[in-house]
Amino acid sequence: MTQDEQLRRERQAMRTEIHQIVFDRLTTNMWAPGERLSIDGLARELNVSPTPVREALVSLELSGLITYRAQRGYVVAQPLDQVQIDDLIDARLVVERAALSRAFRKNWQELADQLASAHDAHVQTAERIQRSDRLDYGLVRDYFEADTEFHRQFLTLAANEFLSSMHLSLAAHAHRMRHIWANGRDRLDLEETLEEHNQIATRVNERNHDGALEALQAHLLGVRQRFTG
Amino acid sequence: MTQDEQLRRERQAMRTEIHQIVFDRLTTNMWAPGERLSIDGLARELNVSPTPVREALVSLELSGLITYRAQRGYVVAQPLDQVQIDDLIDARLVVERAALSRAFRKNWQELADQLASAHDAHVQTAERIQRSDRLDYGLVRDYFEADTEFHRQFLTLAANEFLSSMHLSLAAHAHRMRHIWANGRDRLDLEETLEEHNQIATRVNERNHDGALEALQAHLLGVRQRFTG
DNA sequence: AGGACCCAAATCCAATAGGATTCATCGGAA
DNA sequence: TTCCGATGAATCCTATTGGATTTGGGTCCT
Repeated sequence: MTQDEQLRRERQAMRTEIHQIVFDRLTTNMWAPGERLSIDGLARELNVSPTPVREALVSLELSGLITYRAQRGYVVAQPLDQVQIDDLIDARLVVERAALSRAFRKNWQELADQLASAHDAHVQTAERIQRSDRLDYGLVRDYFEADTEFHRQFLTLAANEFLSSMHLSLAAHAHRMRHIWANGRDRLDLEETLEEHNQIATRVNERNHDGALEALQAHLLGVRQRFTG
Repeated sequence: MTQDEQLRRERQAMRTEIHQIVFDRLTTNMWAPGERLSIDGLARELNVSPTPVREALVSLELSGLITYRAQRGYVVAQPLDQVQIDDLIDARLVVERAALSRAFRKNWQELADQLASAHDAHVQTAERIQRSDRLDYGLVRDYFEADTEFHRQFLTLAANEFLSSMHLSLAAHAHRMRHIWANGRDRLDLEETLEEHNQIATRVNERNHDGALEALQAHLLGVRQRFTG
């Protein structure tokens, strides 16, 4: 039954779909920090009942993107302060270094291929931005997603579900951080990021394990440097 | 107003309290893997409405202790298989080594004190078990909690909220793993665990950074060894 | 003018009702 | 005996309701 399948898929997607919508708005900085997220308001806007909205917001609260106070509802979390940015980069270093090393040892060839492919896609989004006359929102969004996807390759190929799920939470914060940062600028750090990614991919392709780890560390420290000045 | 505070605390605790109750039942293996968790049933049993129960179950699903299928509700997750146990230990190695190292460098003195204190508490729970004639449920529970608390010291003193929250999820699985394992035995690995913890605390107390990390690694590998035979 | 108080609108929160789906049991037919 | 379909109970899921709380604005008093 087509209708049945559609119904089931829609039901299944209900909570997940709402989560995705709110997640996108949060990571793209559509809402200001401290802004209230009304459960009933979101339900009305999305034409659903408050119940699935509540469920979606619970999972977003656990990821740290929104905060909750009893009887006061949810508000958009404050952007990360200096200490939190350092901690986030530090945590990413821990997890991503471990993941890269494990992916390298488990399946070097596929890692090299996937990184090259993800890097190509990333470069193409950057070129689209450079060809456009101004910073288009959708293009920036695609660029950041390609960036995230590059890093996710480590986790996917490390094939450790616990490391991978831990990294998802970090990636959400990193993603939001990028967008907040980009909003206050008229220029992105395209060249630096792509070159650092290229270094990582190249070292992996050379089958240089330690060199790849060092390139990854240099990249994340570079990110921190560019963010914190 | 005492009544107001009580009310507010109770409201605040509602979702959290339910989460805690179900979490305890899951980690202590009170329910068999695959058993269904009825939302309405839990609500009736706990004398609350289904709404806060749903919220609590969402967060438990994210931690991986229960699984969810649309239109079919929640079931207790299957115990970790061999590969997952290896991955869990591996992930704990990554996170706990990093945390121990950071705690060591940031505040060695307090780390040494806290580890000694946590270890003492752990030893006392073990002694209570050894003095009792049989494996009492509450004693075993206290023992495992003291074990977990010892490891949590690394994370607390590493003072990185991201690493700490990542470890919480791992600790939940580890906790459940311990209980499942203990149920199939008449004897715990008290001596080995305490000795390995003692090694870690001693190395830290000697201000031996690398030695402490090696002791931690040896401990986690020992855990895996004892679990997987 | 500035601050405190009060009232109303909006919101959160839990509870309840009703439609839809799933699961298990039972009865009948091959 | 075994397999299949139907029926009923239990459950999930969404929508709605009502009480409690917070918030914002206006007014009054100092």
